Amino acid sequence: MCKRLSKYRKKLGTKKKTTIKDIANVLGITPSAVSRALSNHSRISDKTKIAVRQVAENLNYQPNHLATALRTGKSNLVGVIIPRNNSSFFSSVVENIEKVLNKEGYNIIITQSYESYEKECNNIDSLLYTQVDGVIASMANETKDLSFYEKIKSKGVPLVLFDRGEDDLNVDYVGIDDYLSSFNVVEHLYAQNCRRIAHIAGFSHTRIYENRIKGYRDALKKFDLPIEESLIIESNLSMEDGREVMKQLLDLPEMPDAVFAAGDYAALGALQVLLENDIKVPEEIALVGFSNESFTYYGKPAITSINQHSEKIGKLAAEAFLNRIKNPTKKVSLNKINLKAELIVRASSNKIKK
Amino acid sequence: MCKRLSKYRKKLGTKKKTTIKDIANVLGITPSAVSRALSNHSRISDKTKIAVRQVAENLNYQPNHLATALRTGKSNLVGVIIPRNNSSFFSSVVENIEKVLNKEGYNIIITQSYESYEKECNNIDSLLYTQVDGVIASMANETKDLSFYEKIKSKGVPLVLFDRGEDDLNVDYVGIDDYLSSFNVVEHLYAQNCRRIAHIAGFSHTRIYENRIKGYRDALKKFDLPIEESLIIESNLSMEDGREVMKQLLDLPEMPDAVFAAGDYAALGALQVLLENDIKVPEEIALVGFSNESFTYYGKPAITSINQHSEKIGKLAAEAFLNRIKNPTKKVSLNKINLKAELIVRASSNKIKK
DNA sequence: TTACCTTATGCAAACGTTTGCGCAAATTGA
DNA sequence: TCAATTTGCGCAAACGTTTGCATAAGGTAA
Repeated sequence: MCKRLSKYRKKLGTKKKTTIKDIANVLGITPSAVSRALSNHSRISDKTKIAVRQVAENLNYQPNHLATALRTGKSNLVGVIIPRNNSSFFSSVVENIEKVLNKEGYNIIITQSYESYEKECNNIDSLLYTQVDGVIASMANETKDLSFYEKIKSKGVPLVLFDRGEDDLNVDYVGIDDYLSSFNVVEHLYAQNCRRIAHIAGFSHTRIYENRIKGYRDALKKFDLPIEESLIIESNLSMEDGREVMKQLLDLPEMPDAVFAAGDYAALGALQVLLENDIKVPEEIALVGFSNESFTYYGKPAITSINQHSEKIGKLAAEAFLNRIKNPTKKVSLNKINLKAELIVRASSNKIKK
Repeated sequence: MCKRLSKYRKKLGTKKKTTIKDIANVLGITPSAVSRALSNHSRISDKTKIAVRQVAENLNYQPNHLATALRTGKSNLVGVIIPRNNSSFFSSVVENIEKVLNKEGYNIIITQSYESYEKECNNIDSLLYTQVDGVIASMANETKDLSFYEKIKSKGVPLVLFDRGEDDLNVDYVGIDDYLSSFNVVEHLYAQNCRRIAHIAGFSHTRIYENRIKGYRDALKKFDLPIEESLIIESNLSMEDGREVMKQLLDLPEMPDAVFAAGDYAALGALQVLLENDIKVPEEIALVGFSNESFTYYGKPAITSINQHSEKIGKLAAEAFLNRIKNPTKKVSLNKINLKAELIVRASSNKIKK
């Protein structure tokens, strides 16, 4: 046996990967025994198990995921699709998805759509190709056609959406109550004596942004404020968009006295333009963002925003996936979770100092 | 044939994935013919190719990566390890790695170490387990033991490091000239009449931070400025660290007149403390960061920083990997690339307005 | 007509695992 | 002591591809 080991030791030099067969050869047993020994099967003697583990260690054995997954039909991989990993919101969601899934033996594959529909489709294809056991996704702004998401479902791969989802897909969803959050923002601004509130909106074909617009409109109605279409401008919500839209708003015959942006980056862009024009925030124009990105509390003034509880969203999305996996047959009813978000008032909208 | 197709059509309902065998059965040919048809083999008739493609489409066929990769020994996956995906630097590097590799038919698997050595080791293990064709990595702050990286090399998997690398590993590397960049920062501050320059440093066991410290020291020497150890404080460079270190610096008997942080987040934390203490930036204390994070040009004052050319780093790192793959036998000499970074002067250090 | 070449496809092994079944040997029970 | 059970392992098939070799049909040249 020792001779055989030393023969295989040489292999280490050649950079060929060690397989279960190599271990079997060294010990003079079969690959099946080795496989069972490694997975701690009860019908393998302790003696053999110890020997196998030792040789495995010696030969620097690493199981081959491809073979295992192919044989068992389970890859233990979960695909995660996000628009872009440069916001603390998505970063934190992903971190928490990972935390929950790692515990259950899953690894995640993060892909980014960069808000592009085409890239998103490619991502879905490569995830399916990689044989992931599930997909957790937040849709790109561009995405309207849902056929690629249907494809995931049709393959029998569990799909969970978070933040940016679509009711039409009829899958598990985790997000916040966008309507209510938006409504609350307007309530808050009203309480600060703002009466002409503009909304830098996301594209209304995406449900969350549609809900934010609705919440905004309904709150205005509640306070009998007129709804002016020129004060509602849809965009991609990037910083650049925020700048552009803010300039547009300043060019109106009558300026707004508050701006509510459906995204923090847009709010930031707006803030820059306001400061550049020496407009006092919040005195002349109050400003509110959405997402509680870290920069909202760095700057001067700090920006009022909505905390979306990213940790919880990540955790719940991962758990939704796990539930699907654990009850593959049982027809679990759809899980639609809308967390209550939290308005965090900061200097940018705090006119009435307490 | 049409009957057979319709029989298989039913399969679509059952959510079982279509295989190459199914296509073969429908057409009454063998799997090998189908395989060749799909890969456009020259010895398959056009008639068959067209038929195969059509049936594949009909049955919603998707190749199984696991089987292909197992058979061919190539997974077409490249693992990317980064500390954390919440900085625009890493985000941009990854984006560019992806762009280059996608063109060559590779997909990437992004993993984050969250600056933890343990997590990083786990990531390496799962990447190797997944049988990636290569690894492109930037090391966690915590990492000192390189044995897990040695493991990658010992498996014959190409390894490329960027930004945070280690000479000891003897692998391809792409980064900037940290020494020179740091030197330039001090030169700039000296030109702004700063004579007591503090350095919020990264941990010196990481080469890039060591080089930044060296650059700082050597520049001080050049200008005959005294090197005061109490002005050099190592940390993790988080925003919190920046705050803490800045407080420490303000508590010194004699305050510095400039602070050079080896990371933008630390610079931001420092800036907050300075503003909270009503210290004028840059008049009383000038401030410089490192990495050119997006928030450096948002705030008031905007923070002077170093642009590390993340796009170029990503692109070059990916290309370094591709070179290794393309010349597996030929002993390519090591590629150590140190780009020249760019100092971007903003308000936080611009005392002498031009 | 014969020998040879091309074209289009089939056959079977292989990649590295896992796993149901089978079968000795060892152990247990009465 | 003998049957019954348990223990420890081997055999072989399977997962879905790819690929070297074989082969059969048709075409070409002399």
